[in-house]
Formats: sequence, C-alpha cells, structure tokens
Amino acid sequence: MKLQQLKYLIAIKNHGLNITSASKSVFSAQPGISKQISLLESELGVRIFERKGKHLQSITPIGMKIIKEAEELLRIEQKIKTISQDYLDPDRGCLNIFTTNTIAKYLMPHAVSRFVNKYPQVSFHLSPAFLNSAGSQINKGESDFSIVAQVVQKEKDLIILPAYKWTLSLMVPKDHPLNDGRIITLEDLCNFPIISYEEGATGRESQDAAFLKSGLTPNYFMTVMDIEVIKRYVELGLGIGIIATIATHHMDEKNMASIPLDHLFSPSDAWLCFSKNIFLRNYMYDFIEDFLPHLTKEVMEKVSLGLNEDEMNAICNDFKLETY
Amino acid sequence: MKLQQLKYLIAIKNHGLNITSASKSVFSAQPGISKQISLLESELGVRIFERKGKHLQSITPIGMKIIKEAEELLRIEQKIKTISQDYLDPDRGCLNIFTTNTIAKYLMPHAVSRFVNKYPQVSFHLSPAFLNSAGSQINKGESDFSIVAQVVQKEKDLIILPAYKWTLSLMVPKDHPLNDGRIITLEDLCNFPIISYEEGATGRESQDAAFLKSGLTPNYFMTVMDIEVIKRYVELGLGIGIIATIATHHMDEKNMASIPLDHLFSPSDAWLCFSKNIFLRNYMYDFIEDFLPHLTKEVMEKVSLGLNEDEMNAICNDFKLETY
DNA sequence: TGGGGTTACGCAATTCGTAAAAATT
DNA sequence: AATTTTTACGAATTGCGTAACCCCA
Repeated sequence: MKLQQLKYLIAIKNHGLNITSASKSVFSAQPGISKQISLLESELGVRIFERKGKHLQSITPIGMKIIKEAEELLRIEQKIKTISQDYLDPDRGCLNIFTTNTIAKYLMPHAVSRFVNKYPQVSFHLSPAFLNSAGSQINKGESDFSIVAQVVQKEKDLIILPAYKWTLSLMVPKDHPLNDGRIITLEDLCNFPIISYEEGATGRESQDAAFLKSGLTPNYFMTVMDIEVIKRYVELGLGIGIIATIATHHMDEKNMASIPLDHLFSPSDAWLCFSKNIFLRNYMYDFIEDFLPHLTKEVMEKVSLGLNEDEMNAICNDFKLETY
Repeated sequence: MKLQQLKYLIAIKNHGLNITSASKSVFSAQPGISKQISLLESELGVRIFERKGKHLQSITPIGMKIIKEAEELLRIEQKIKTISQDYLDPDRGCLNIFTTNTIAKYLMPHAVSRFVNKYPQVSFHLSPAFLNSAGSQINKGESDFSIVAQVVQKEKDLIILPAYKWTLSLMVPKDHPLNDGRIITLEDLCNFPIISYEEGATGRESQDAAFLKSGLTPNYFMTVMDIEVIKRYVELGLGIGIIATIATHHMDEKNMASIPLDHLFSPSDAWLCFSKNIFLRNYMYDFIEDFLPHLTKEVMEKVSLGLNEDEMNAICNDFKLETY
C-alpha cells in the first residue's frame, strides 16, 4: 500500500469514478492511476470498485469502508506536513475560511483587514459555505474552519462552538403599509408574502419557531440565501423581507425602511466549526480570537481534546456572546 | 512522504533510537533506514532527531508531534488491511489478548477452548498485561483488547467497559490462628503481615478503601501480582494472603484454608479495554460475548461510536455483571 | 577499538508516460 | 463515433543492498 495509491483512490471517488478526470486533478497520466488502483486492489485482495465492463460503476461496500479510512489517513499525512510547516515559519501559510455571504460581507471585513496586515505572508481565502455543507467541507480538508449561520449536522470529530447571536429585522419599501410606525405583529407579517432565508438557516429556524407557536401560517413565497437578492425583490414590491439586522445597517437604498423584529423572534445562532483532525495554526487561532473574542486559543485547544457534552455545555455557558 | 519512511521512524523510536537494531526489526539494511529518515527530515524541513555527532540522541519536540501522528497514520493503514482480510476470510486471522495471570488461569480457559475449537484458523495469543500498561499496549497495536483487574488510565480513543466483579478471600495455612471458625474482622487482618496485590490492582483498591474507612493500618509486608507466589509464601507461614476468591477454588494444597471476606471488602472491578481505532473482527466480538455475555457486538459497536459520559453510564448501569 | 551512523555506488524494482487496443454509450 | 479504460512497452526514478568511510565512547 502506498500513499499515492490512496490519493488516487480518493481522487477517483471525488471525480465521480471517472479515472480520466481524476488523473487530471492529480497531474498524472490516466493509465498510471488505473494501474495503481488495480495494484492496490490486488494487494488488499478486494475489489474497491464495481466494474461494468471496463467502466467503474460504483464503489463496493468494502470499498466504502476502505475509502473512509483512506481519507482519515491522508488527513493525518496533511497534518504532519502542516505541523512541520508551522514549525518552520509560523507566519507563512494559507487560511481557508468557508462562511456565508452575510457574515463575509457585514461582519468579517474588519477582522480580515487586521489579519492580512498582521500576516502578509498568509494567503487568505474566503469561500461560500453552502447549506449543510460546512461539515463535509471541513472534513474534506477544503476549509480550515467555518463560521456559519445555519444548522450544522454533527459529524465525527467536528467541533461546533457558538460564535455569536444575531437578530432579524423587517425590510420593506418606505411607502409600505407596515411602515406606519406601528408595532409589528406576527399577524402583520402573515398578511404579506415573505421573502427570507431557506430552511436550514438558523435565522429561518427562529421565524419558524415563532410562527409555529402562534399557530399562524406565514407565506414564504420566496426563499434565498443571498441578502442582495432579497433586497432587490423587496424593492420591486414582491414581498416583505425578513433578514439579518446587521444587513440593514448598511443599506444605501434610500427608499427602503427596516424595522427590528426582536420582540417577535428570538436571536438566531451562528456557529464556528472546525475539525479535531487538522492542526490549527497560530494565525488561525489569532484570527478567530480577533473576530470572536470569547473563542481564545486556550478554549479551542481545550475543546479539541474531546470533552463530553456536560463539559462542553459548561464552557459554552460561560461565553459572553456578541449580538448583532 | 512514504509509508515506509514513517514505519522506519516508528521502528527507530521503538528501539531506543538505535538505527541498527531498528533496521533488523524491519528486515532491512541499516544505511537504507538512515537515508530514508534523512529524506523524510529534509522533505518536511524539520529535524526529527537530535543528533550528538552521528548518534541519535533524542527526539525533538516537533519530532514527538510528528511521531504521534505517524503512529496514528500507521494504525489506520493496519485498519485498512484488517478490513480487507476480514472481508476475504472472516474466520482466519490472529487474536491477541493481554490479560492478567489470574484471569488467564482461572476464568478464561473455557472461553479459550471453545474459541479455538470454533475458529481453528485463528491463531490465539495470550500475553501478560503489566500494571498500567494495558492502554499503551492496545494503542501500540500489540493487543486487540485487554481484560484486566487493574486501574486503567483513560487514554484518547481507549474504551473501558466493566467486565465482571470479583471478591476477595483470606488464604492461610490450615493451622493458622485465624482459621478457628470466627468471623474475620479488619482488626484480625491487621494483626498479621499481609501478602496481597500491588497498588494499582483493583483488588488492592477495595482493601485500601476498607482499611482507610476503619482507620486501621494494615501491614502489607509483601506485594506481588502472581497468585502462585502469594500462595507459596503464605504456605511458608510468612503472612496471611488476601487474594481473589476465584483463585482459592482451585487450590490443590491440602494444608491451606480459604475464608471469604465479602463482608469486609466490596467487590473489585475487572475491565475490558479496547481501542476505537482498530477494526474488531467478528471472531473477536464472538470471543468477548462468549466470555462476557453482557458485552454483545451490538453494545461494543455502540460504544465505539463515541458516547458521552452519561450515555456510557446509562449503558453500563444496564449490565448484569457476573461476580466471581 | 568497536559499535553505530553516514556516504558512495550499483543493481533491481517501481512508477509513470506514450502509444495502441478494446470496450462502453 | 466519441469517450474512457486497459494493455504494452520503454524511460526515468526510487528504494535498497554492499562496501567503504567516519565518528564518539
């Protein structure tokens, strides 16, 4: 068994069992990959792929298990390399953060600018985190950590910590009937088509909880994750927007009004997620601590050791979370 | 980075930084090992070993971290191989159990004989578990699992489950003053030099707890782990023995008497330990379930997923433990 | 001086690339 | 017919063994 063979294996899996496309991703010739996979299969004595003629058709059950372990193994290889690089030059490297649009746009800019000034040698990458993908992106090693406002599936070795709380506001055109100075009620909201986040976003959870409790049925006629899109459609008079308050502070549209809805919806959660299996570099801790002061390096290292639920809750209860 | 290089690295570490002796353990020539380590060090860019002249003198701090990860990585490689072998022939392989003398001698024989009859293709190895070594032996991959009557350090990914309870008995020569039919008290025991288990054995814990509570100070003039040794010295009149009741059932010495001490000492614990990181084969589950019926495959797989303390306690409280 | 480590060098085995053939859609 | 995998074969690289050299107790 060779590390290369395992890398080829993962590449094939990640390219839909297409060896040719996998070979390009690892900058190697296709027949070599094919051969190495055959060699690996014959060394282990098991078929990893189900073949239909010469094409790979599916992964065998045993192949699934092997691939799962291989991914873990390669993650550790990466960890060894990162440990070494960090020792050589703690301030040089990459930072890959997956996060949602709103966070990247309204909350993160200051921390990012401080970071790039402090660590000019670190190349900074910010990528969109799609719904339900945060965990897998981290576990695939695409992302060092994620800060998201969505429901995160628990996964093995994935650590999820509270990042901050955020509130919702109503966004309507200035001349909208709801913008008459009244105290907005849930009933008011139900009288208009609503444009807001998709299910799976924590901001949507708060809304659903409040409506469910009231027995009212709101009309979510349109759900999208991108705030700009929501704004645009609200502007066009297609509905009323329920969006993050933080996003309303930066509105330059003169003909739009925003009204806080704190009295209707409880604050939503945002989470920081990272994997136990990667080596967090000092500059990563530094960024996190700058952006989320309660998540100190000390706290992060402590939770990385693998605490049980009670210990975890005890730590989380001590956090003083910012509310935006 | 090559898997071979990491194997060499671990071999050197496990042979006291002696490359020559490490090279023999991996059936390869010494210069090759030397070269590969140099290559690995220069690829990673860090010194793993501190050199004094040409001799390896110690492992650098960064080397420690790398070795720790390398061990994990190789454990996963082994897991992949085991998964494949198990698929090829579920009833062929090895079973390595580390356990204590008393368990191997008095409790395990029936389960072992059933096992070797049922699985003639599995080679069976029983090795002594020394005090405090159970966890590390498992984590080094020397042992598939351990059943011990000693205090087991919690370690990362080490799972510890209750195996059974066992009681203590007094062992004295037939003509000993304590063998006069009386109900033995703690005071009685303190009037004679005691020969029993070393600290760290769970059987010793029960004794220490009882004596501490009573305020009495017993005289452990001799502590050993081997029951045969204890018996011999008791026979010679050097002291009174406090040993596992199960060991007194098989005494063939005609001039020795044993008296249960259940009323003085609470039952001691025995534990089953195994690692989350190895693949437990079906015949292993089978052996464990035969020997310890409450530890079914289902239970073992459940706890392998990584439960928190509460869930673990809930499961353990449901066990009906045998008392020997 | 001897146990152990590194350097030098050459053989053997692997890996990988190109080209051609085979098979699937 | 086009795409994709396997087979075949040759070139470059790598891993490992022997022998010689070096260094510290």
